[in-house]
Amino acid sequence: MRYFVAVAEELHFGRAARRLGMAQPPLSRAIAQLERRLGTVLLERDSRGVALTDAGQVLLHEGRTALAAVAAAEARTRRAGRPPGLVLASKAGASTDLLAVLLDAYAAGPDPVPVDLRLCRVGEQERLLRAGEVDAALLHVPFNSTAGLDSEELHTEGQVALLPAGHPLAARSTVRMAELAELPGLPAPRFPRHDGSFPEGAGPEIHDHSQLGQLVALGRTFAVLPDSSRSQLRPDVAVVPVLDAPPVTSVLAWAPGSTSRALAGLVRAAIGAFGG
Amino acid sequence: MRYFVAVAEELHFGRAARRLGMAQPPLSRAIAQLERRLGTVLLERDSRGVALTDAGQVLLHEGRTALAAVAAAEARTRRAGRPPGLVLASKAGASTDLLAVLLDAYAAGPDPVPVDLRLCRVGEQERLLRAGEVDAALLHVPFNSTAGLDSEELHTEGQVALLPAGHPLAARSTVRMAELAELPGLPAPRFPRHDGSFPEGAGPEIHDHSQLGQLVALGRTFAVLPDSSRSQLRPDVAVVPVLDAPPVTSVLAWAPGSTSRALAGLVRAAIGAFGG
DNA sequence: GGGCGGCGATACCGCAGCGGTATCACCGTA
DNA sequence: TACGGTGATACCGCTGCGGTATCGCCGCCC
Repeated sequence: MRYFVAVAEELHFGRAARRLGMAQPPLSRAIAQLERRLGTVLLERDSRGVALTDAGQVLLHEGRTALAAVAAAEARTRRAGRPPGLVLASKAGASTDLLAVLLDAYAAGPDPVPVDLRLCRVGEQERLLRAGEVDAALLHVPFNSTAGLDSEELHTEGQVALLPAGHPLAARSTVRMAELAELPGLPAPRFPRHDGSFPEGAGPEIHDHSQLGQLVALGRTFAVLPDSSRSQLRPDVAVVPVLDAPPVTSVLAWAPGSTSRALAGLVRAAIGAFGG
Repeated sequence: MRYFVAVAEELHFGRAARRLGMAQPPLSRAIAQLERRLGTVLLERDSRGVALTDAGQVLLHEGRTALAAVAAAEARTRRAGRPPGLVLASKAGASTDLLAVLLDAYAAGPDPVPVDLRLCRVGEQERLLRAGEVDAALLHVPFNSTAGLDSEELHTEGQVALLPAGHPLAARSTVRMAELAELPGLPAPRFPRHDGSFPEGAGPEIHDHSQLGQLVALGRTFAVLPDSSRSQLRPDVAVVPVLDAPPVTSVLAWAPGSTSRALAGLVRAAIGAFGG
């Protein structure tokens, strides 16, 4: 299964084998065996590389999910072994107020356990949660997806544009997405995809919040962020509400079906504090 | 992993080994090896059997999830290989009208594919969906859980009590749950749990809807069911609204993160038909 | 109290199956 | 036509899994 995902990602037996630390022939055999077992052709072998069939597409997706589930099972079990305590992931430099309210509400509840806070780079919280490295995470829909997770909505807000102080649009009282789309000399920032890679484009690659603020201040890019991010803004960045940006919902998310008493307490605190 | 789940369920190495079709010693070794790999004790071995540690509890749950994910990956891939078409699971004898509306809406949409209907015994739809045997299922919250699934709410309704025609409560205009709780000589029916087993109790084990109706008519049990089930009632069964029963929501559920175009069409049809 | 039965752990063995090297068959290109 | 690069095949060696036999431990019951 790991083998198939590697081949499907590389679309090349040789490279996939190298990535897996093995030789190419046993990999070919393993894939052929998998295809026999499933009774389906997964890969179209052209003499110049490999392409995925429809069934291969499905197995790539489902296989990633399954591998993640196995890895998560191991990680969660390891953590269940050692000292009690919750690990909560949150994006560094965002939702600070929200987090404070949540943690206070939990600490005030019945028998709280220590909460270890894990501040993440952009988009990393979701990965950590799905990998079972943390018990819960603060996610931001629609930037993150809650598909396959349990979640509780905490707060919804509009978005604002962050612009360099001297920019022509910076003096406006509101802007629209279309006006921001193709600003001359001010390319849109590029955020990491779920797999950690970045889309192609002219703008800078963004890893965390403070870096983004700095790049805006330097006139290298702009940003569209939730309203609450204005609370920790540098003075040399202008803020303009964006009328037609999709609203952003902050949610507390956790692995579905958890039986942890401590996690249940955190969720209850969240529901209580944000009037679920 | 399969090994551990078997042992954790049986709480007995010998029985677990028999269930797995292998001998006991290699099973013991495999579990010990798993514990070494995870660096955690999973089982307390008493000389008279086995008990789960906290970490073992977690791994039992997570392991089931992971095994289900692997099995689902295989099943979905197998189905992706062969002829296009959706498989939709629904509880036999329930939500007939809902189903008709949904299927009509889908068939009227853009490029529909054939929909294969799989009518299930009580509680089986959820299992089939999670196992990847079907593309989507009609579930009934709170009887089913949508944890770890994507879903779209279709319809919410109250519940009614089904009582034998001559029963003292049958003439009432409404009843309350507490009044139904301990009726002398009329035990509550027992529905299967997620794993297919039944709770202990005096009432009959229920496998499907028509069986339940028959048992009520015969004065052997009563039932609390969604309002819509009155549409296919036998005349010898009395219906009384239950004031404080939790409302039941019918939802269309599917595996999260699916990329199937056909499934997306079905979901869109559902949203359109039920004003999502 | 001693023998017995049932539990999981350990010792040892045999072989299936996985991964390695060498090589082939195919195809596009120079 | 020769060459480089692809995945498939042939064959081999060894690791590791599962099997049988046995042990050590504990509770039970005559």
